[in-house]
Amino acid sequence: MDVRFYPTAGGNSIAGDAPNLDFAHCLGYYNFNKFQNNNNYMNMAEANGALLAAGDTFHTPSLGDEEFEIPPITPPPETESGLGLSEVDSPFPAMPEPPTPHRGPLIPQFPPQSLDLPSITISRNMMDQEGVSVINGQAVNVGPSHLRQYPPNPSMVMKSIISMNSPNGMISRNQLTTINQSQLNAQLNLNMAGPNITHTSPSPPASKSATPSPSSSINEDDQDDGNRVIGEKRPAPIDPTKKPKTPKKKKKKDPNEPQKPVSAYALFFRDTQAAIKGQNPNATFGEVSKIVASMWDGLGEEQKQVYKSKTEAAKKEYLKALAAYRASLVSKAAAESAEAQTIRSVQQTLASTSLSPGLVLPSPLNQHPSMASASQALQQAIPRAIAPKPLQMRLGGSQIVTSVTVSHQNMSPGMPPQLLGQMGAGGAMVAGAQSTAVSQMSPPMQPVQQHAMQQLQQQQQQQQMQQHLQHHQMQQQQMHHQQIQQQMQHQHFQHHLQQQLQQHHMQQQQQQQQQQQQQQHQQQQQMQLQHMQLQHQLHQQQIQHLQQQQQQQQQQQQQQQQSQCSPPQHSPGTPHSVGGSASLSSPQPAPQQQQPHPSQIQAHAQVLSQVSIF
DNA sequence: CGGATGATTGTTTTA
DNA sequence: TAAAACAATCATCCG
Repeated sequence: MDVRFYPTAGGNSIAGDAPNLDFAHCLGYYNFNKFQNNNNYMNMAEANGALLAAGDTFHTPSLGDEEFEIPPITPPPETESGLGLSEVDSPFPAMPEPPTPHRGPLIPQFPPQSLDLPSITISRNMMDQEGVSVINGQAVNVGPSHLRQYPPNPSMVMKSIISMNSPNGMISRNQLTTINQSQLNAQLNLNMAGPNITHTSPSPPASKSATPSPSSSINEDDQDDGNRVIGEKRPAPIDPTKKPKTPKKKKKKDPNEPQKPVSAYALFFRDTQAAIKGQNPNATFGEVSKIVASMWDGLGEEQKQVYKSKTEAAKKEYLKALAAYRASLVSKAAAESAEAQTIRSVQQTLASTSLSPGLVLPSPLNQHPSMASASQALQQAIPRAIAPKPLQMRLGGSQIVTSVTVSHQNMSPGMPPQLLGQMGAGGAMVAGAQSTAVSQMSPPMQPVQQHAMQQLQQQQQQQQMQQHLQHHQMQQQQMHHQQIQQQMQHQHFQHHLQQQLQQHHMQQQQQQQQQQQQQQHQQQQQMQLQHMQLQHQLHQQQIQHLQQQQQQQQQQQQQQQQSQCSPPQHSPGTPHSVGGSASLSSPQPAPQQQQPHPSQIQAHAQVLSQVSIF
């Protein structure tokens, strides 16, 4: 069961994170700190601007309420006018003004003005600046024979990889780590297949191949590389500029051995990486490492001191635990060896007295067949347990006392109490010499007495073992208690961090809602404008229509006048005018034209009603 | 002072 | 399936 004090980045992932990772900017930031002489990507002003604009803050469990700011991986988007995140939202008190170190004054200067995570995009311009975006591999400025022959600046390789495999510069992290490297390998392999193979057997690390064949030829290595191209992600770490990595010799550790205290930087890394991964879920370990390193560089001495003091405290605890552990180891080994030698001496004594060992040694330890070898192994382990020098010097006191006590206790079984009392405090004898002393000092005893002595010895040994066991258990309990305390501290921090993230989420949601509201408002305004325009058009149409009607009316009036001027064909007063009224209906359309047609009126009314709706 | 080692986490490979 | 390797970086230790 893997119980982690520090959750993985998945638990801290932020929904609003940009899926892309601006590796170029990330490295640009890093290079600004690390490769100032070799920085082609970001000048000082850009770096400062980027860093000043998009800082972020988080807390660390190790520092309690200490506040740090995550350097941005990307500069803020240029058009972020609408996202007016207020610095009011930062729930944390202002960081104590950190002393700005000469090397990294950037990070502490970040105003915690925004928790908004910068969107991450790959700037193609920055990649093109490298001049390595040639795809066909010929001009690629990567090691010609092996993937791991990186140029001194690793970012160049990554950028070249990005450029080679992504013409538009937008590529996902997964592609970067799998497909593109495969393609790169393939391309490099193609190059290697050429006539000028300068590849000279990069001798894979010994740890890789359990049976390194010295006769392995270049072809085999090439085949090996060819096989790697297919699926293996991890090529052999060969870098011509560096020494080949010495094969790591993993030494088996005793699980009971106290763990070394982590360094201040490791603590900082542990605290920081989660936040960085939260901001950039796709960031690789290398990228995170670079960011953490740059942040560590920019960390104020006071905050570093906090970590260092923590490390110091952990170191003290470690030294204590280690002292106890070694003491227990030494006492255990001494007890075992003393027991074995006592048994041997007793056997010798028995042999001298011609007695059967089985008669006088009913000890189960003695009956165990592996007793002799175990004791030998323990004897061999003693120097190792005592060996380490500086630590031994520091904790010498307690350890010596312990071993002396053990020797004293081991000495007691072989001799009567009065004899033991005569020895007194001068009994700082090594256990090896003790048994001989026992055999020499002990007078020939009767078998019954010897049996009683053996039983006494066993009882004392058992007591001793129980004491050691209790001591060990107490140590473990103490360590467990400390672990629980640390766990609680970290849980507190995690809770704090989660709250922070939730606040961040809420802020983002509020921003989105505000944006939506703004958009809706704008849409409404636009629609109102359109409707006003429509109304205007309708008015104009109505005016035009009325004008036309007036014109027609005028024309009709003119026609009527003309017709009145002409001799009347019918007398208007004739009673037949009723029948003639039908024929005289010509003026009748005029009043109809003076007023709009009912259908037209209805259409206008509909349009106006629609307009009024808005 | 410089090299070796170990620590950090997550993914991949190997036994 | 567990363990090891690996990535970049720094601190620590030791010769």
